[in-house]
Amino acid sequence: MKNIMKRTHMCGVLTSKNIDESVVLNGWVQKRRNLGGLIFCDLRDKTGIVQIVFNDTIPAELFEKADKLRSEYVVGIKGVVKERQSKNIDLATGEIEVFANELTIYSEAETPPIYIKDDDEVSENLRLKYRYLDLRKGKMQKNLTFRHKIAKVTREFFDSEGFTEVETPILCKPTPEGARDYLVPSRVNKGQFYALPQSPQLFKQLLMVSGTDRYYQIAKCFRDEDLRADRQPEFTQIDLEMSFVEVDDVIEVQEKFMKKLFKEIMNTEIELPLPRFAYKEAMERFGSDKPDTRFGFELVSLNEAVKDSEFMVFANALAAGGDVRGIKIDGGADKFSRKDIDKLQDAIKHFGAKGLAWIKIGESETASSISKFFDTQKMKELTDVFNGKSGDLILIVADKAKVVFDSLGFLRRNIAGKLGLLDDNRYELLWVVDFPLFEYDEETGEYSAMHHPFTSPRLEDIPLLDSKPGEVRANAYDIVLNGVELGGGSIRIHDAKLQKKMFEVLGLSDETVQNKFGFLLEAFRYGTPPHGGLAYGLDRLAMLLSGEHSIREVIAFPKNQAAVDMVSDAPSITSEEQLEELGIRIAIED
RNA sequence: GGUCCGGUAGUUCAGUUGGUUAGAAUGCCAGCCUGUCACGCUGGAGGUCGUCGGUUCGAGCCCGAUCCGGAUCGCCA
Repeated sequence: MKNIMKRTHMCGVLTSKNIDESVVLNGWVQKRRNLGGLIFCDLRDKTGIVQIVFNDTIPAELFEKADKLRSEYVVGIKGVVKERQSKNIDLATGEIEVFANELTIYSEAETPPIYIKDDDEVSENLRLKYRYLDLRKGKMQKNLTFRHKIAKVTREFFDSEGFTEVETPILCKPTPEGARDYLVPSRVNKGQFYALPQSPQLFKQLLMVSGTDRYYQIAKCFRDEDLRADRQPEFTQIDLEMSFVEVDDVIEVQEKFMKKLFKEIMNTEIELPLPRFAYKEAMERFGSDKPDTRFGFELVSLNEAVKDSEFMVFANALAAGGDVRGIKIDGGADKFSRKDIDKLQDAIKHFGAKGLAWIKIGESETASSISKFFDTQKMKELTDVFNGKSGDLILIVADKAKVVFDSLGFLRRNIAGKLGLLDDNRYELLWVVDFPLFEYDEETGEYSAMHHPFTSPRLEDIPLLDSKPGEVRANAYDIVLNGVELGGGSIRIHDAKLQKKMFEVLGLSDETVQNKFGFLLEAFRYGTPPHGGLAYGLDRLAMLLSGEHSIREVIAFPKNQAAVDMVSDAPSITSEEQLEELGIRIAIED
């Protein structure tokens, strides 16, 4: 153990203003370059890198010590800031360097398995296993700070709007619907389990009953589902709830929040109000309930244009109550070969599409996979629906509405990506409103809540609850940024009778309801304010605003695709003693 | 649970039809070098080709199984 040299500056902040000052720096050796009688050492901390010089003006002993430096050694250096003879324009501190006159090696380092360099393309596996090294990268430190700033602005904003941050329990009651719960065994009550919260939903509603009026929380949430680039089993929400509000009231506060956030974090002005799309419109124009409006390629219905077509694929789709829709890729005819289109067709088979019809509009003649079924005149009628011009590519899918929307929605975004139209520096924020209250499950023939069972239907649609539940619209809203769902919420049901009706339509027995939500319904009997709220995915927000493409980049210690923490190797088996104490016996076959 | 891609030196990768001792770059080690900043020059060490089995005179390469990683569909109220 060595005495710590008391730091006077961080590495990355030194500038020509510090010239001739004596400074003490602590940090990691990024790189040592020994030129013989002269040693350069790049010293790094979370603020950046500065060049240290050891030359023949220092004692030989110190010079020899400097020669022993290797990458990632942790050192303290005392020296004098001098103007550089040859400046380095790539380095923030490139105008100056520090001539060392004292060096303490706090700890040596083995050769690291990954390099500490922003542009180092190392496997995700190694990055996660050696996360503490990965996090030394300037970019990762920047991302952590960036996320911290978002949280800070969030707290400032909601505080200024009269919200109170309240912590809600992590050990909760398992939920009957929604994602799978992470279960936690109880030792005191053997054979019983807590669940980790998928969100603080029920507690924030109880807080409204409690008169908290406006609540928010930066809350950890847990869902035991498969992972994606934008999905982790534990993630963070900016969760909030307000009393005595309608949809517009919630939206108004959120737009103010977005404006402040973009101003303070991105130095960008956002135009308010944000555009709003009804769910139906979003689906019909963009094939998605989270449309990316940074580019065109909007969906066009061909139902009218092909209604008399003899082409069986189209005729059958329409006869079955489905849709024929297409998108036009301006100037896409040359950019997509037959092979490319085949690949696109394969890709949409995931969504249940059986085929992909295409039309390439040419100067004189138009090529198409369906030219056999459409003569020149009819083909012209088709392309006219799109306002197609020479050089355009049209892609058409005919199937059930869901398949058509999913396929074209995917193609839109996929092709925009291929054509480089997804500009990370543009921010298209919008609301999607008027979601259906229920989702119909074809397999079970049952309705389930699209959002959650406490979501209020729109008042004028309440009469449809019994007759046409599929047409009931919800007082629910999602906020979408560049095609990613940033957050979502709803006005809740505060009327016990209506809530009971909802559970009926959802096919939840009185027993289940009583067992799972009885406490909430009971609470509602003692005076419940009308209320509603919303929750943002903080990880996604940080990802999008920092220009990253995976939330792993803005989470300090994320899990890999198998939900394993590669650093600590959790989850793992546990001792017999521990299981015994919990009254648990493992019975896994195979 | 399904589909696709990948696993070769510390790292990123190449490796022909199956054929001698498995290569490159970078990193690492040693020597030389006073203005480098991807320092340079010279030399050196470094490999269970994910694992197991099969085919073959012979397997990094072919076949089967399996493990691991990533993308994606299902799933994510």
